[in-house]
Amino acid sequence: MSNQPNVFQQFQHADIDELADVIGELLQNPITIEDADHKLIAYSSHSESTDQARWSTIMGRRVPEKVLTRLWKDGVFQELLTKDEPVHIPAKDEVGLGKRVAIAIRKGSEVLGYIWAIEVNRPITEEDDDILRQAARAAVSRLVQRQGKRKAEEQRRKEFLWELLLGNHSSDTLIRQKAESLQLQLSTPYLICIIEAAGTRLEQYLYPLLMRDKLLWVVDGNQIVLLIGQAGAGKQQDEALVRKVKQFLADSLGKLESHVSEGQVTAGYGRSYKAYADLVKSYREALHAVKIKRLFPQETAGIHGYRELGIYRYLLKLKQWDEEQGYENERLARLKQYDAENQTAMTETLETYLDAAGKVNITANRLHIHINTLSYRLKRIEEIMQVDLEDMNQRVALYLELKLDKLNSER
Amino acid sequence: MSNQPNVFQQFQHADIDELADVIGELLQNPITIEDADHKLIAYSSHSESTDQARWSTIMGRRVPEKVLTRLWKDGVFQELLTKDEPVHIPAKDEVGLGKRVAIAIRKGSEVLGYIWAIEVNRPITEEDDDILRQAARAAVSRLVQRQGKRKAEEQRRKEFLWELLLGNHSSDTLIRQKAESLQLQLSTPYLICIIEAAGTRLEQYLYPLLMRDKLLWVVDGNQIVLLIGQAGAGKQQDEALVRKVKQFLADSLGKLESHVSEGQVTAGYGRSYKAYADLVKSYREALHAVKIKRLFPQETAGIHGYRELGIYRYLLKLKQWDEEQGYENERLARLKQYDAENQTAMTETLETYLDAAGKVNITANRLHIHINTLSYRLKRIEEIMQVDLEDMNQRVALYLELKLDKLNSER
DNA sequence: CTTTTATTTGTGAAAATCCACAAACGAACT
DNA sequence: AGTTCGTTTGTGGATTTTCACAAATAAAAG
Repeated sequence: MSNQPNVFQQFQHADIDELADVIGELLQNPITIEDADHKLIAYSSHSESTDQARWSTIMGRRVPEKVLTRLWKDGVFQELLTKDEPVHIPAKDEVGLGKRVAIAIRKGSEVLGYIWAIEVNRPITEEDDDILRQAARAAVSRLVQRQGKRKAEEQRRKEFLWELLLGNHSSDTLIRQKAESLQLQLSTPYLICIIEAAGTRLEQYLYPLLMRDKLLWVVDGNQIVLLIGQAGAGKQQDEALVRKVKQFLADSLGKLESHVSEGQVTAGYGRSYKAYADLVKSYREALHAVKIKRLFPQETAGIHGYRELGIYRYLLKLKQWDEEQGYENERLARLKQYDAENQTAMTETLETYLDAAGKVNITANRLHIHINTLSYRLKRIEEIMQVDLEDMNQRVALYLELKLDKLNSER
Repeated sequence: MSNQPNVFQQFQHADIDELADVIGELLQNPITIEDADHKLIAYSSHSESTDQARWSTIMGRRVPEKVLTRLWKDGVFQELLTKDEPVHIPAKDEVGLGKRVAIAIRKGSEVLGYIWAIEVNRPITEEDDDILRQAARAAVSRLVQRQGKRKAEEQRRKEFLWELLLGNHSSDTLIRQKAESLQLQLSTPYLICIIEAAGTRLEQYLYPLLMRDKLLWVVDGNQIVLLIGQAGAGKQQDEALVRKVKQFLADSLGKLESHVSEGQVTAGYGRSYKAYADLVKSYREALHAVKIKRLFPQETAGIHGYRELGIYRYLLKLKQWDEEQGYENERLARLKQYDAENQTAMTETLETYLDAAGKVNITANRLHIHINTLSYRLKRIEEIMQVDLEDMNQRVALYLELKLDKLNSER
């Protein structure tokens, strides 16, 4: 990194537009400066030469959507957000993007915006990189103030999300108005997704993803709560939304994998809804899913959606109901007592058998026992518990009872 | 039946003891008169000749237990309770019972007591039968007054049972005292059993059985509610009790079968408890069992105990929980819609398959389809519903959902 | 009318299941 | 030590399941 006196020292009191011009002069190329949300802040006054992307950006006061998605897809932003260096980007003619160099403007670890230099008049060399580094540092102070406003707005958005999550709102139209005033365009249907990890500041790892999808999110303890929406037509909306969430989770968990020890991250999401007022439900469902996934990590591996929880959706309620009426299961107690008295593993055998949906060889393989041993044990289990494993009602009841028992004893 | 002037006309104002003596004189044999509960009311003063059973009855002021059970077992009481005729009973030496004749004393259809004539001095002929018939009629007025007292006591017992059922009581000791004051010997553990039949006065058919087992019972609408206890030692008590209840139900339902159209009778019983205060629970459980059995007659055929309900124990609660949080099952809805649109029977196929615990040939047989048709349908079902039938969690969830759906749609 | 599509049924072969019977093993008891 | 009992593993054969592929059928679509 360069230790030479900053070229921009003399322009200490120049405003951000002047800064853009100065950089432009130094690099002899057009410059654009954007904030973290890709809104245009300043641009150099090179009128002569530019490309389609820059032109659209200046006209729309914001980087066009398709350019952004392309850059996200190509990993440019990921690089910008993680590296402190200028990033050289080849031309992407399909989106009207000429060859250029970009650098993130950052204060500490936080990204405030970006400086873009289009290589149209002359190529940008390694010395120019150093100029860009200095320019990025020089731009910080100018962006901080603006950042203040952004922070406040961000804050208000997060407060709005909390309102939605907790259901402290009156009518759907009021919510819609407030969303508009915050310049939020929530697309139906939407749902709440929660990612949880103990002892990590999740948002720092997920930040690029959150920015990419422009999600509304809040942090609550060790959870990060996200609102995910999906615009679309017809009846495939829900499916599209679920696909989007699954994709997001795959990306997120993939990203977190390297940072957090495995099994420490839990994620779940609620059902999708079309009315704002129903986000409370989606939030509760997401919380439920996460809770269950914490209690049954193996059993619910690969499941994240509330809808897909299957019996686990009911389990806590069933436990509560059993406790309320003081129901104790003496069938299962008998089997466990038998295990304790004879150092056998009937309970484990039964659970494995049921988990394998009654397939004997799968069960035998999982338990590393001979198939006849399994058959013997199952016969014994039927005797001890006085049940008929061929009867689906009893089989299902046993399955539920075993999972309920896990809930009671292990945790 | 005899129309000749009643022999007992002249003894119209004689008391019941004198009546016994008069009958004894006429038949030249010892006579005992008992009430419906087999308590001794009067006996003729033939001191000379008698048998062991009569001697014990007079000494204990009640017919000995083992004699009663023997007579119940041999169907003597069943005959006495249903017929208006004298019943000739052969000697049963094992219980010290000599040959004798008995007749029920009845007012309308209600049995007030019995007259017993022991055949010890001379055999009892058909003319004697007529005397007994007249004697039974003559005894009615004497027993009516006593019957009034009995009724009142019965009433108080029934009130007591209602108290137990509804839980309007303070302490266990208070209940115990009250039970003793009512001369009830409730043996632990006990449970509540309910038999229900639409449009029938159940108690009239079950009366003999209720008397046999000396049960405490009340009628509530079209239900008869029974308290069944079982004295015994050690840990086999519960099992003995359950066996007793099952026996009782088998007898009862067998008896009712001929009178009530099949499927109209529903019976269920709660768990067994040791504390009086818990009878409330047992009652609620019995009610629950009956309710479920009414909703799922086929599925719960052969099940009567609350414990054995399996998943059906949870079903109403699950339905409630689903309704509370407005959960609708679109997986199942999709399948049902498919059936509606294509006139197929996927839902039925799925349910049969799950009921058969995943056995394909049982399923195919029940549905009268080729096994490959079944396999094809199952594959389609997996596609339509987007489920993996090999996954036990999903399988069980589907099973529950199907049963829940039955609850919602059919009833 | 032909063509397509969804569904049912048939055939055959490999794999899995079920069942009865027997041998081997270790722990507990006499 | 021998015996008993509960448990595990092995063998063999009848039955069931699974899967792929093909033919027949009927209804819907072109």
